[in-house]
Amino acid sequence: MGSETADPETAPPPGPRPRPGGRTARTRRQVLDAVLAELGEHGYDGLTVEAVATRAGVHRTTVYRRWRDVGGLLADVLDAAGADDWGPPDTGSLEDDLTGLNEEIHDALTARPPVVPALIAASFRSPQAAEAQRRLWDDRYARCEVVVERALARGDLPAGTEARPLLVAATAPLYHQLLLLGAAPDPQSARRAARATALAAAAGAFTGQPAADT
Amino acid sequence: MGSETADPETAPPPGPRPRPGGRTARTRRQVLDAVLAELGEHGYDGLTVEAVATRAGVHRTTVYRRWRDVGGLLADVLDAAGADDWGPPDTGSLEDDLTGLNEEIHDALTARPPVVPALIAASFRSPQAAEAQRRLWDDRYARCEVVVERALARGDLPAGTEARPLLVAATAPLYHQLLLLGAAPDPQSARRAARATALAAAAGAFTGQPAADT
Amino acid sequence: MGSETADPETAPPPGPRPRPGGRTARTRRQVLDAVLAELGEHGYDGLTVEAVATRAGVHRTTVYRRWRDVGGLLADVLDAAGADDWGPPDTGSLEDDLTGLNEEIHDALTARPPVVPALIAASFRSPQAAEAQRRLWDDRYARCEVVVERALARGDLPAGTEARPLLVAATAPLYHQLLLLGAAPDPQSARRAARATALAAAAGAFTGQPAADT
Amino acid sequence: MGSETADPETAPPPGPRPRPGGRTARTRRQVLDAVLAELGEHGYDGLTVEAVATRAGVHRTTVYRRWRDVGGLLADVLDAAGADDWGPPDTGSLEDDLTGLNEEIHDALTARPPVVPALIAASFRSPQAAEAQRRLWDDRYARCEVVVERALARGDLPAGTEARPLLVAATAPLYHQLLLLGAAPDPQSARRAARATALAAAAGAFTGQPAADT
DNA sequence: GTTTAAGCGAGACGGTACGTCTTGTCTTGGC
DNA sequence: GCCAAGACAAGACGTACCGTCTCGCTTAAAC
Repeated sequence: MGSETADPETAPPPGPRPRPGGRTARTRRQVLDAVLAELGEHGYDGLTVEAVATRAGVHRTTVYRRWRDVGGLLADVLDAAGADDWGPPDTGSLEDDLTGLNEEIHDALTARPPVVPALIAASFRSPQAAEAQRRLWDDRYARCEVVVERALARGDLPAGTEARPLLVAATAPLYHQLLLLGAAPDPQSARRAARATALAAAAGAFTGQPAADT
Repeated sequence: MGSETADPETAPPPGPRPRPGGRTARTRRQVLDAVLAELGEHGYDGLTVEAVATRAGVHRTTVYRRWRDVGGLLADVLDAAGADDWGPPDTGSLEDDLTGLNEEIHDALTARPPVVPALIAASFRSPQAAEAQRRLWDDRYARCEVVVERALARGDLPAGTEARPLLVAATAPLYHQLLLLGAAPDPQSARRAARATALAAAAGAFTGQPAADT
Repeated sequence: MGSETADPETAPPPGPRPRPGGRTARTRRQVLDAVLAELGEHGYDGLTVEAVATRAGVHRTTVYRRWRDVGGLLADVLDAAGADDWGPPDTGSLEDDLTGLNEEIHDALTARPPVVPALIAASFRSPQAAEAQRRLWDDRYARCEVVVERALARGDLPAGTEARPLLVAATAPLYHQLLLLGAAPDPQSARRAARATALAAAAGAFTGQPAADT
Repeated sequence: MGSETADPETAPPPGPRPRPGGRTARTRRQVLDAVLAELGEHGYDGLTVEAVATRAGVHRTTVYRRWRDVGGLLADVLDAAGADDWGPPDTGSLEDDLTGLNEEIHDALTARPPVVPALIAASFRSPQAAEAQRRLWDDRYARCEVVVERALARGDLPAGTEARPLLVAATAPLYHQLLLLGAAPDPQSARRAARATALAAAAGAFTGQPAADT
């Protein structure tokens, strides 16, 4: 869901005023790119500041000065990744929208090198990075709510259907399969999860009140 | 789903002939317990062999001798965790069975201290541990298939419904919410995911052939 | 022997044209004072340009611009310390003159905070500073030669007595005890070394020709 | 005065019982030798743990493990240097004994490479090393007191002559000239300081009671 | 009940990475 | 146009783990 590279200049990290143009910004981009490249090559556990700095053509201490530690580095990578103008597909059908969304997720999680899985795994290593990761997902899911709203507007879903649980139900199986269960990529899985969720939603599974146990 | 403590004697680790009774077995249990305790206290990244050994009242080299490295240690913990006689609930209703299952997952993922999440996260640190984790999940899902079979036998599901995708769809949202999205525990989420999946399954969402793209 | 603070304007450092009055001179004084204060507080090894600059209310780069490096800074401090009108006591007696001199040394080496010892130790850190330190001592000893000349004029010393070795013999024990041996301050040591040297000098120990090896 | 290399096995540093023979002892010797070699080549300020370890054929962390920091390393070097059976000359004459002593000092301070000056300078860098340096000097001066005792026994010195101030007075000029004043080596200086001190001592300069101001 | 060999305690070691601290240079923006 | 502010390169420091090795001691299994 969404890309991991984006316009980084829009989200200057900490500091008072980080010298908008010039070396500072260029260095940041180089380092963040190096993080992604290293993650892709060596995985979340082979990520060392030394290697990142070398690849970015920067000295190790520069990384520590700007990002304090690995967690800060990952957090900034994630923040930069979220700073784009991504939006969900708009096909006119809930199932197809969700399928398109799932296909993006599928592609991101199975792309070679596996940058996204490594990034997710790495985020467990620091509270700061985990926080950024959750911020990113929250933003992505928020942008996706329009998919449900459109379906509601079309009358394809019962009134009261809640977007967030629906979206989570639709996308969770992909993450679970590919990230945790280590299953082989399955092109059908994107549509299967989308259709199951669309069916359940049409049947009222995601309306706020469980209406008792019908 | 399932417990993380179990009868360890049933799965002697790699060694040639493990001296069934006595110090060896006792030491193993102490060390594995220490791993869980350390994971609970310090999280997946604060797991050090030194601390495990000290807590187990054993010398560091003993750990390395028996389990070779941290990955081996985690793998053995996971294998021991899977060596029990756990089985899914049997309530007579698919939705209720799935709800019960999800409640177990919910409890495991939100228990204090957070041993299970830490264990899952830690498993990313070594291929060997990741393999063991997947073995554990595969075993658990296999044991759960009976839930679907019973529903099929009762005629509650269309013929051709596949168990595995159904189970994954039912349980994935819990993992996704609690592990990846870091959402607050929500007692309703277990039933919501169960009902949505049951509804979708009843509508034929998990029959093998997608019946083309409608 | 001599003081460590003195009129600084008389010895413009390296710079091209030192702008006699105004900010330049004021800044120099602030920085040199800050060096002494830092030396007193943190000792010869805790002297950092950063701390000196901060204490002087000046930016770090200003220090580097004006003094190039720590060695230059120390050298300037020492040169400033030597730029005074100090002179040895004149009591009418060689032993008393030397005693007075030694008491000054004793006080300088045992004053709190220990600025002088720290300065001497710090001077080992750069050839430039070491050179300045030796320049300072050489100047001080040169000014002290008059003490010996007066004694010669009074006829208290044999003709041919050399001033420099006599002065070194008289003062060395103080430096040795307090700086190298770390002995506790001893008020008697000043006079003891002075008297021993005066006695030896009167006996002809510092005449140029050793009169062969008797 | 005395040598800086000595039998190191006689003074096992800290720890309970350092496995007397074998790798441990060999490693210690290699490292201490490397410290001296590095001091000789690069001076007190060019002494880095990395270089010492490399030269000793040992890993950097081993040095930190055993000696904690540079100060501990220097302290152990100094302790090892003091663990020999050195003794002062015995010529039958106070002046000649002191001259011989001073010649040893002169040689040590002017030897190439300048290991001893570097070691002394380096000792200023850590309280622990400074302490060891003073311990070493104290031991050396204690061993030298016999020189004065013999002169007293011969009747060459007035009763009540105190050994320590005499020895300090005799040796201090050498240290002062060569270490602090940076004077060029002067072969006569050893005898000059010795004779001056012997003359003063014979005249009663080092008897405890100053006998008022004669 | 004694061998006997595995398991274990103890700890030095090589090695990797971390994050910190200084030094001295270089760049940039503001006054 | 100077100069403050501060980013940067370079490199040493000391720490924390990891996993390997060697040495003896102890103890459980086998004879």
